[in-house]
Amino acid sequence: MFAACLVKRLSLYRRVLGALASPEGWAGGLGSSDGEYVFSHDLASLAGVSAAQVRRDVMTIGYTGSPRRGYDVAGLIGRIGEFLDAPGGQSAVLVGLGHLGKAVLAYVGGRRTGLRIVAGFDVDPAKCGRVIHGCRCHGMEALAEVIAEHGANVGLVAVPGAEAQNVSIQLVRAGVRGLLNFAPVRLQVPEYVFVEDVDITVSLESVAFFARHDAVRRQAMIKEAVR
Amino acid sequence: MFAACLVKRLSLYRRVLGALASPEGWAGGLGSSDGEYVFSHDLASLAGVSAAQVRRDVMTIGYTGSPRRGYDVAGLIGRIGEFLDAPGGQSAVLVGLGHLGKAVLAYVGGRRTGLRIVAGFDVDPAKCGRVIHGCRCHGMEALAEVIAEHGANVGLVAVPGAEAQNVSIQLVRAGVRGLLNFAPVRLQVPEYVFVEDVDITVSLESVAFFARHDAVRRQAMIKEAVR
DNA sequence: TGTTGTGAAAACCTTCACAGCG
DNA sequence: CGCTGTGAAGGTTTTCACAACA
Repeated sequence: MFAACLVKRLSLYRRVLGALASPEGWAGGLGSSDGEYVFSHDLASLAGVSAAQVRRDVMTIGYTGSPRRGYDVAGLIGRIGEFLDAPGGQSAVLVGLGHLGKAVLAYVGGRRTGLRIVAGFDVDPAKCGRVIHGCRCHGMEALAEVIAEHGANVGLVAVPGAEAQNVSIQLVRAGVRGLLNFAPVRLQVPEYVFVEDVDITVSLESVAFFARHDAVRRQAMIKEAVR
Repeated sequence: MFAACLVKRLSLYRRVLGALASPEGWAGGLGSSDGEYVFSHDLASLAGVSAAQVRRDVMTIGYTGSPRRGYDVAGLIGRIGEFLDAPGGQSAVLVGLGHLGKAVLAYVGGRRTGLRIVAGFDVDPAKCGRVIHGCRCHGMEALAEVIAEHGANVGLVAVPGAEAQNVSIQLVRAGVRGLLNFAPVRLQVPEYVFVEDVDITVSLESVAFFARHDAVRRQAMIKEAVR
């Protein structure tokens, strides 16, 4: 089994490499990359990991660079795509078109990675029939039909916590096998369904903790330097 | 140093325990908890981790249960609070009041954990002076002043990727020591600043990958069962 | 009996360090 | 020379398994 964090790093590498490759996104600020080739330590610093980690990850997906020039940017993007993406593309649906749902559509809408959000759903009839950020919106009653029609196997849950469990059951019943859950609840689903939680409250409390903790560590370091 | 994932699990445990303790949030569905006491395996299943993990975490923060009854819910909530929360409370500010920013305010607004989002900021003058979800909104020019006034040391970055780096520098300069970053960019900040990335694109691609991958694994398991 | 608390083991992930190469 | 590829080492996190206990 491939670890979840490897997959996430690869996804991140690809985005960073894409910015390197496209001229407009890249003002030539960092390291020795010219947009054609990149060294492990440059990619590492852009992705916020160590160079050894990058080399190990590249090795894991079976790509090879050259000691002289580093990695071929386009080639590595391609290899990551082969590893990450479904050969024939993949479809996702989004349930919940509140602020969060719209924000997600705006984020993901512009991307080109073989993964598309093909439909949105909401209990609010006022949102049905509209097209938001290029995504057609339906009432909840159309869920199973639309999912089957598109063969979507990924679902994004952006509804209030009280409804999340119920929504996730409907999604799984309709054929979804991966859930990205924004609700502050752990979903109880069959073990063949993969769930990733984006838990803002938890993340925020964690940041708050380490904002203080790192301050403590800084003072400890200062003390140690004085001694 | 305490690991980031321990902190996140504790934050999650606290939320789950809070739901257990409050009668309205708890219909008595799971396990043997009566709302007063909880066993490690019940808490584990609600939090989606193993019972051994729960016991280890509880041990790490120096709390003790009883073999007969399990953990005292209120007591454990209290102990987690001592561990996670700043003694005098902690203040955070949010930059970027688009859909995502508003969604975050709605999520976090209702919570009571010694951590408050005390102010919001946006470049759009139309949003200045308003109060959204109980949070006063200002123009970017007031950033340093408002942060100093509240002694905020946590910042949430919910602006487009192109502005995130610039915003994070302003926040750090104003005294922020922890950043929760929603922009699809790795922030370059001094090492005494803690950064947590909530990277929706990366999370989504990861879910898509494992939605397929688990399907493969399921078939492999079926094959093995047949053999 | 069924639970907690915990040393020990296992599993996992990251880094080190250096051979090999252009 | 400085880079990649990688075996080996190191570190961290999770689980096992069982003593102690009510």
